[in-house]
Amino acid sequence: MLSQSEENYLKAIYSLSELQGEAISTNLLSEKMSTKPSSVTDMVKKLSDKKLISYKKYQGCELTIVGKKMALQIIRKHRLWEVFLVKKLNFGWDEVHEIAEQLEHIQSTKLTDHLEEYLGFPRFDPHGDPIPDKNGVFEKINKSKVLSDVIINGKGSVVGVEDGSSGFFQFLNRYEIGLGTEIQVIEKFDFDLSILVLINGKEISFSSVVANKIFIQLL
Amino acid sequence: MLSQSEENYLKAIYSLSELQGEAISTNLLSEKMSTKPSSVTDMVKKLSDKKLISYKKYQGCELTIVGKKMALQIIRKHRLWEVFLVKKLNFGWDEVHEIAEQLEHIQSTKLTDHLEEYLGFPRFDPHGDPIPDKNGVFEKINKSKVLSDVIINGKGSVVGVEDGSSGFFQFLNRYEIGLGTEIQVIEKFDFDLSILVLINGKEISFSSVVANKIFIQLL
DNA sequence: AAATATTTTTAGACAAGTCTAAATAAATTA
DNA sequence: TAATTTATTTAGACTTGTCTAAAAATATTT
Ligand SMILES: [Mn+2]
Ligand SMILES: [Mn+2]
Ligand SMILES: [Mn+2]
Ligand SMILES: [Mn+2]
Repeated sequence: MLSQSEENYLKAIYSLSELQGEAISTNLLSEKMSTKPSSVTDMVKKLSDKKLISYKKYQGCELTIVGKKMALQIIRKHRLWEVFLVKKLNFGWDEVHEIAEQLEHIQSTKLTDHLEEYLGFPRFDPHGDPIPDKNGVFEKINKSKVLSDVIINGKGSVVGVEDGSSGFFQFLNRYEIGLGTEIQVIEKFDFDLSILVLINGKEISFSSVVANKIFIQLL
Repeated sequence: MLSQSEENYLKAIYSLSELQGEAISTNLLSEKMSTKPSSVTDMVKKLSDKKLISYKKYQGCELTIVGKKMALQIIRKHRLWEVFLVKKLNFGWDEVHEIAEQLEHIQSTKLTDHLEEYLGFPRFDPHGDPIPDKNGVFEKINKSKVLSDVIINGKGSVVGVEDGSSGFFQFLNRYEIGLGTEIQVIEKFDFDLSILVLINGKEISFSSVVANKIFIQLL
């Protein structure tokens, strides 16, 4: 059985691998985990001993098949709990991540499976991220197109957001933006990369920071 | 914020105090926690530094007002989660204790309160134990009378069971005994303290071990 | 009350997970 | 290529929670 810390490292390596493809460097992982590189080296040795990652000194690390499976099970739990909190306990989508960080470490396959059934086998979490099934299989959704990429007069709906700070979620709530919200691009400004959009009949201007964190599926 | 270990000690001290009244001895606590007495001494010093228990060398320990409040909040979470698992996720009452041991350490008052509301403010857990409210207030139920205490021809219903091993729960399930089950005492045997009872029209003989773990409210 | 037995504490150790400071390897720049 | 910078690892330390073995305090028995 893995410790919470080991599980968190696996999750971090997984999510960095999704972005960065290749082997994950010690420094990158240390930044993600908010620990010092020396701590990462220690942990990476341990996970390597357990055959959950492959690791050669100075060459970074990569999940093994087994390690990736474990990472996906933790992510599965995280996202199922997020759905539970939003759908059943009436939490806002901006409030659930921290609590799910704790709940994801509860050890009981039966609990996870019962929870999934109770929730009606949801395929996405409240932020639009896909939920792996008990075998680790999940739908890859289109997180390729971001609001900034939509051309002028283009129209789409929100299919996800970058899993980010609570400040960002509060921002989204303020403008009543959630999964499924329809957005039309009115104008784009090159000088600061800001963007003018139409949401629920209202014109709103977004900074490029925001426009890069909202994933869009064209209509 | 307390560690899981600190929380478990507080809970153990609380439950021993309920039985034993006075100050809890190091050895008793070590047995309850399945640790060595020397480990208890260390922990007890730490909890004392945090003003959660009062402790004088060689004199045992006792919860302070604050410590008792914390213990009750952990117990509250434990029992609410047990209700959730049985009522919402269709677990058997014999399967939930171990999982609740993990869930009781999730830190979020809002989560606990939302869960309580979602469950309809239950007053008892699946084993008949009362659930403290957010202020730590709960109904003291009648766990004084045990099946062994019922006189011949006396009739009562099960209001609780000693929170025990999974083997005991399987035993209860086998005989279809749960909260509310009606039991009539037919005969008692002094030589081995066993007891013959009538449950759902069937005569069953129980050992004294069992008869001492089933709490009865007379009808 | 003295001797003995039991309980409790202390001393020193270990594993997990982290840190700082120093050493070493790799990458970049000149 | 040599010098310099950056990334990574090693060495040694600290905290938490546990352990064993030994010492000290308390309780029980003769
Ligand atoms: Mn999340
Ligand atoms: Mn986590
Ligand atoms: Mn329980
Ligand atoms: Mn616990």
